[in-house]
Amino acid sequence: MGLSKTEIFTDQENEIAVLARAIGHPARVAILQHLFKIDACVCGDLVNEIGLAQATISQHLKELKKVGLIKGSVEGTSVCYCIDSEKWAKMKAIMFDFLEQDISSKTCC
Amino acid sequence: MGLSKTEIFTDQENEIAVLARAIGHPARVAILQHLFKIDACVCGDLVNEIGLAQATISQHLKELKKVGLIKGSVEGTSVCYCIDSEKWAKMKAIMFDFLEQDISSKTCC
DNA sequence: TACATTAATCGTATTATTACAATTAAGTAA
DNA sequence: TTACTTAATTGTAATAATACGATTAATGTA
Repeated sequence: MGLSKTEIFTDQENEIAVLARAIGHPARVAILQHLFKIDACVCGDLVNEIGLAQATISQHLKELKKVGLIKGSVEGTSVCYCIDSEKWAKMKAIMFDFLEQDISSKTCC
Repeated sequence: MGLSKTEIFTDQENEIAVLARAIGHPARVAILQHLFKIDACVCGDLVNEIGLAQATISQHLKELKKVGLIKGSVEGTSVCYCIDSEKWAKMKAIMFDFLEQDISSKTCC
């Protein structure tokens, strides 16, 4: 009915999906890339960097904050954002674990 | 307007987002996990394995096929699915490249 | 041929997502 | 205080995604 049935899946399956979903939009990937490129906090220039409206960027930042991938701290009139390295490491481990799987037998398709 | 503005992002950003989106649903993660567990083709028992309607599973399989992560081959009355190991390796490389980034300076937030 | 099996597709309802203009809230500067 | 700056929030519109019943298409079997 348009609503994901999260209850029928394992915690691991849901966790992978939630994290993947978070980076499942080019704007959010671009935000994260920019935060890595700058290698420090970014104070508000994301709207200029990425060609989307301020409200839209704010919405994407909210999504990234929701899963904990970024942190924001008020710095005067502006807000500074940066990657939450601990959460990022956690996601990396989860995704690596999932992605490093491979098929040993080539007896199919 | 509800439509992602893919044209304002780089190919890399879009590619990461598309792949992440594909595994951004627990049902699709579960399907892939099952294909890895079986380590061979799966002929139709996905509907029994995962508690979703046949039409819904078929829809998710279509999504996975669209990005090339799985292949399907007709086998009598049923259809056999398996991971496309080449595409999987390609995704792995792309995602690893993105995820292995880290912040060197801790001078923020 | 007629019947059964399997999976894709169609139709539809519901919820989620994306985007932006306008407004609000909070801090800064005059 | 008033004006300015910045970012979150609100409201709204449009598109996408999720789920399932019903149907269709294709194949195998009696």
